[in-house]
Amino acid sequence: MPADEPRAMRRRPTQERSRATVERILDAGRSVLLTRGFEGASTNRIAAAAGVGPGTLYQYFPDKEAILERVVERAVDDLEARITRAFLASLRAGDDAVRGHLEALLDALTDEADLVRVLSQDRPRTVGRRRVGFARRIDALVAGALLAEHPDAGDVPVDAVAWMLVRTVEHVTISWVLEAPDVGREAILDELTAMVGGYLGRRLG
Amino acid sequence: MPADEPRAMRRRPTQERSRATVERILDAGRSVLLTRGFEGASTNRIAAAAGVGPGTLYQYFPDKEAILERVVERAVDDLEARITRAFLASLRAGDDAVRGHLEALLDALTDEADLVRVLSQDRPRTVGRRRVGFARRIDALVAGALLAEHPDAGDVPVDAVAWMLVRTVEHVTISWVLEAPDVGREAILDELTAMVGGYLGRRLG
DNA sequence: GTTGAACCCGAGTGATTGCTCGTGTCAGCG
DNA sequence: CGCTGACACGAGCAATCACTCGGGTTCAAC
Repeated sequence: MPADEPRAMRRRPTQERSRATVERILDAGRSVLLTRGFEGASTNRIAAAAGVGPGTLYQYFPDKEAILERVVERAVDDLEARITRAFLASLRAGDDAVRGHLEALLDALTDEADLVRVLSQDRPRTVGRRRVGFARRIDALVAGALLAEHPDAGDVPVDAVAWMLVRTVEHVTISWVLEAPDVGREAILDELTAMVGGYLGRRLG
Repeated sequence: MPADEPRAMRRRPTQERSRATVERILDAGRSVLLTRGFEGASTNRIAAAAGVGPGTLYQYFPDKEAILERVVERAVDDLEARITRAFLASLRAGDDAVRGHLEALLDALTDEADLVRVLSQDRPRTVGRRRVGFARRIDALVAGALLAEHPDAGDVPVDAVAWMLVRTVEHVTISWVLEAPDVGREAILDELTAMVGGYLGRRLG
């Protein structure tokens, strides 16, 4: 077993009942997190929401931090899976690639706005130290895709390009969802497509 | 007096001594915030760091939230002033405008990395509801600058362009400072300049 | 010098926190 | 049936929290 799991469980749930209990705790954790934020996500509150005594939490988790870490890890995985699915769908649709991807991302984030808000504005230092943003492991993927489509990249620093593109797209879309600025969906899609697409075309085209 | 100040003071400090006390409280608040984050910024801790009894805090502030709001407001103002100064200096230098501005921003953020980290990763829901990012009031400025330099903007939605540019530059530079990724300073400056400069040139040139 | 307001202290309050542990239930097995 | 171990409960502990308040100190005004 690698010593780098999100956090070791105190007891591994073996029976059906206890596995269901852990599930209820994690679901309750997510629900409390979404409605009250990290500040309001106390152990007693999570236990109550799960219909469970406070002590039960500590049958399976070493401390509060481990619970929230697991909850966040799950939520991020869900979100990433959803985004990946949207990406694939936009690929199949065969639209203009850049704009299609951006639309898919924007819509996925819009649907999960509450989760995005909590994860990106509220997270305290103690949770999720290992990953800074949602998109950490995306960097390598994007770099690979860029290299595959443009093998003649020459002296362009593909890693830097990929890193910057991921941050740009991530934050512009998230900010748009959270701030709900006075800028229409079509307008922001147009501009982002123009900026990113144009840059890619000229830099790697 | 507009009813929208950060938070009304309980008593307005009139004597020299009390003004110094408020100053010590705010300085201590900033220091505690930087070293222990929002989670560790308790009233007792701030009072102790200021060399002041807990009760003294409540002579001048209605509650903890008001103290932290004021501390954050000050810190953000300082940071914005510093960035503005760097911008002006890069203007005087007469370099390539876009790249010079980006260098100035990147260096200012690098110098204040601890503050940037706390403000952008830690802030709880209760503090600073009014402003989502550092750069809120920058949007209008940038939009104005774009319009001034390109009066023939035609049907380009200048507001959307300015909004997106501010978010892009803000987050790419902040992420670079906080993540310290495997991407050199020159590389990220090159790419960001290419993306933003090229986009501006084609869209408004 | 006296007065009274401005100022500051810090022990203490009640609430809430993360977490423990003694008590007990219940399913499965011999 | 009776035993055993996995499982769950929830009152309660120590710590910490934001905040109060009674009383003392300092200082400007007269």
